[in-house]
Amino acid sequence: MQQNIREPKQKRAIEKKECLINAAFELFNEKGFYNTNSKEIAKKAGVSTGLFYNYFKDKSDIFLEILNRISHKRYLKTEKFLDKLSKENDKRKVLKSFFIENIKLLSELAFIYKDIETIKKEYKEIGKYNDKNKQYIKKLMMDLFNKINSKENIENLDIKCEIIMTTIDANYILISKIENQDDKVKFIDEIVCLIHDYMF
Amino acid sequence: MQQNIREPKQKRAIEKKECLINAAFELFNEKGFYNTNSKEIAKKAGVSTGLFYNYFKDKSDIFLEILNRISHKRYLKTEKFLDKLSKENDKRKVLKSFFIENIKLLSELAFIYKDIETIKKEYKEIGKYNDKNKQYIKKLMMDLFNKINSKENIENLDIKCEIIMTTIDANYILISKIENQDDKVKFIDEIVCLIHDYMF
Amino acid sequence: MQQNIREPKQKRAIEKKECLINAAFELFNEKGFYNTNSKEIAKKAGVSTGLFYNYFKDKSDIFLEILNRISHKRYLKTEKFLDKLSKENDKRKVLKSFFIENIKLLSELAFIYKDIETIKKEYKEIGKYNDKNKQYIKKLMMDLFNKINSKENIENLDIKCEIIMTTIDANYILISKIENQDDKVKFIDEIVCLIHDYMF
Amino acid sequence: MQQNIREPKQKRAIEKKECLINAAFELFNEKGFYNTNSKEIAKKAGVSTGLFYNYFKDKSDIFLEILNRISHKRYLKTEKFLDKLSKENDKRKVLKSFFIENIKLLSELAFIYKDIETIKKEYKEIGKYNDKNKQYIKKLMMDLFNKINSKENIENLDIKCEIIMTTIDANYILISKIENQDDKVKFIDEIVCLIHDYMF
DNA sequence: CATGAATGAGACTTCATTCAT
DNA sequence: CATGAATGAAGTCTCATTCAT
Repeated sequence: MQQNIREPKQKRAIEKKECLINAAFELFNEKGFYNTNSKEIAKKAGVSTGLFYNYFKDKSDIFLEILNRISHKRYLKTEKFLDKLSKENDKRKVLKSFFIENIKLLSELAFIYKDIETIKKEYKEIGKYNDKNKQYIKKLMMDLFNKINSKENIENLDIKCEIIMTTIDANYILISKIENQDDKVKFIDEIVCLIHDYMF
Repeated sequence: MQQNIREPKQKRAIEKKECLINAAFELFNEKGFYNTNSKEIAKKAGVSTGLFYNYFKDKSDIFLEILNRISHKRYLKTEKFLDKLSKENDKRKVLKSFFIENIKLLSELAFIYKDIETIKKEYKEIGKYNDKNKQYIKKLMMDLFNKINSKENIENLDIKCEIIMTTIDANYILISKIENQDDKVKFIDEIVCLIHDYMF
Repeated sequence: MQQNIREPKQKRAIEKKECLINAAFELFNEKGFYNTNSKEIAKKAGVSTGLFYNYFKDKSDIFLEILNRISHKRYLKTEKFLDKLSKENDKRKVLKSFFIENIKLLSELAFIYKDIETIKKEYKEIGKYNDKNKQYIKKLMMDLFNKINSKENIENLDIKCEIIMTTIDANYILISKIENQDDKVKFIDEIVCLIHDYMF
Repeated sequence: MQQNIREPKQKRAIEKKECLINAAFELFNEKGFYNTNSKEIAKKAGVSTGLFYNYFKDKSDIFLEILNRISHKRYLKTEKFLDKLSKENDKRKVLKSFFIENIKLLSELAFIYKDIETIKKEYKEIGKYNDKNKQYIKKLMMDLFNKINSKENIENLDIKCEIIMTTIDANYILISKIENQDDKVKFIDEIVCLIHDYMF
């Protein structure tokens, strides 16, 4: 029988699902998707292996759940920025803080960029979902740039946004590995500079 | 008993080792390190499973071998550029072609960037090796920039090079997925533009 | 602690037990004993999984309950026939309708014949119970034949009855799969004919 | 990767595949398909669990292999009878020995009739295969009857053959359980009698 | 009585690696 | 050198059953 994935109703149950998600998140981050197994996730979450499969179809399913949550956060943050932008005069300052925020946010996505290209090959669902997310964020980003440079049409804006996203994402992994706080700040400044120079 | 890894001496044997490396390369690229198994590699190479372990200690070992070869190519190419640079006046033109070449070369490294962050956690050897490579390439790149802007000292050159490398690497995966040839060219142009603007 | 199996006393509770039995019956019939799980039965019955174990010791226990009910029906039907037989002159006509009735009744037992041979190996209880049932029905059937052919002693009557029972049981599965109503009737006629010819 | 099921080439390997099939056959017969697991089969065959999956896709695959072999035997035997029939005058004697032979042969199929109805629901492949077999055997049987009663057209021959097959199959399980040899002979006689009377 | 979350043993399956030939 | 059959540990997943609420 195709076991239904239940949506926990009791409070304690919801907490356990959260524990599983948190445990999975940490382990994926630490050791990668392919070096983490469901038993391990359950153990770290303090629940039994079986419970894992009460809440998630398989390992890719909990991955998707995490991806989903982080993406949602990213949407919200990006939308908030767009709003702020329309009320603020110094567009570039806003843009800069937008980049900074994004880089920070991406710390939570680092592990995904370790494995997602491979996972996508195995689980088409995740590939589709991830692409959809990306398109949506890109759309928001394009709106942002259009608002700033409202009069002139930016050439290749689509490609530019794609590249910016890729570049931001990739560089986070770099930044996340830097221990020294001063170096971290320098890196972030440089990346903001890179993107800013590129766009204007 | 720890089976010794032999270095094939006969011509036919050397060819078989090559076949294994090529097969592994294609499969890693296509499906990722973790979704490729040794039996599959041997099959694609047209040899027996056992032979795989005559030439490689384990799966990470053939990965390392591939990494090694590609890195070596990258060294050579970078060194050749440095040489060309010292004989050419239009430094920026050279730089541009350097970027283009690099992006092309990275097509061969795409698969590595899919999995290496995770593999590094599992096989420390590979992590160290990869970091060493990266440092070496960065060193070459720094020399390059120093030659061009010989008079003025570029601030944060170390960080800049790190970021450029990361950015190039990340964007290749993007480019490698584009089917349409015109779009591909546009993307490459944009990335060269991004890096060029950033550096000068 | 061995949870005691309660006999439900309240009306609503009795209904729930009925729902479980009906659900189990349908699922066993549809997918077989080994491909049906207790959670599924509870879900189809519209009750919780836990309740299942309030009323039944384990999965074999609900199977036994179903077996019991159907067997009981079969007893009653057979006994009624014996009674009718003693008041009717055209014995063969009665016998024929007896066969027809039996074949119909067996529709409810089809699922049992799918799995019972295997279940018996695992749950000795059920094996014993089923054999006891069979003996009892056979006894009734033998009485029936003896009444009809009261004067002459039928040779191998025991074996004959055993074979008839087996044959009827097996052929029902066949009949139950036939969609076309006319074909169904033809099949039933043929089986009645087979058994009738055999006995007289 | 979809692991290819290899066809063993070395002699020793072929023997091991045979061992697995024999072990599976015995266990299925003894405890039924659903109470037998792959580890157990491997153990009884004296090989490792992994080897099971070198030769068979899953448990249903080895079941299919066994089904296939027995069906093949049945074809051969039935064809031989058809041949004998055309050269022999006392058709009924041949027919009788045909039934006897069939009943004997079916001893090897007993376990299949324990589980196949349920297995068919789970593995459509096996259902299709089994139905195809059945149709083929029925066809042979119909030819047989047509040869015997060449002049007159037997009414409902299709249905009759279906019923005979079902009846023979079902009764074997009965016969296979009888310990006493005399009783066994009596049972076989009775079943031959049942079928003979039915057909002529 | 009723719920459904939780358990964990055990089945299914894969695959890196070894080894007899 | 080369083969590919064989191994078995480890991962994936299911489900009968229990138990706190």
